[in-house]
Amino acid sequence: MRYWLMKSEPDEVSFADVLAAPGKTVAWFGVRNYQARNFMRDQMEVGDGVLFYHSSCAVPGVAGIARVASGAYPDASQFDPDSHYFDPKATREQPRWISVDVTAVAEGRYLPLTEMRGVAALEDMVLLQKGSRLSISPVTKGQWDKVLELMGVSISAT
DNA sequence: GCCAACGTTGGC
DNA sequence: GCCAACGTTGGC
Repeated sequence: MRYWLMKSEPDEVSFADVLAAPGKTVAWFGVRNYQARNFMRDQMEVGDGVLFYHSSCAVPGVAGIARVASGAYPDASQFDPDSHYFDPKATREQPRWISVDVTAVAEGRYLPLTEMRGVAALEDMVLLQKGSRLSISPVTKGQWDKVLELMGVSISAT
């Protein structure tokens, strides 16, 4: 069981969209960075915790708590010439990019990036490091617990 | 819209 | 395999 922070542009997929989706589950598609892909491919497991982060928006921050709901499978958008995420070098025989499904667990209080920067227990988060742009990054148990505390979320063990 | 930081590409 | 040029990310 691991913990992750995953960045999404809310104009594209917001946490509210996940809450509104059937089964509160959506495909996480469009990752086009090898390091982020490798986290999904090599380390993510069903049930892992996800901090659903909103980036490139007016108030960046953690918008909700989610959970990994599937193993990795080929990201369909890489094969679609009309998609922004089309990759001409990807083939169905040898896909380059993968998706996982994530499902919403709890919304909680929106936790802005600016607030996170002031929390000592979070200062080592990959997200907060200078120049960090990884769209998927590992989160420690301590960081996870702190973020959930700040958001006022408690998740009962299942 | 700016720009720092980072990742990728491609010529050599 | 180096590294300059280019493209992207993402906060501000």
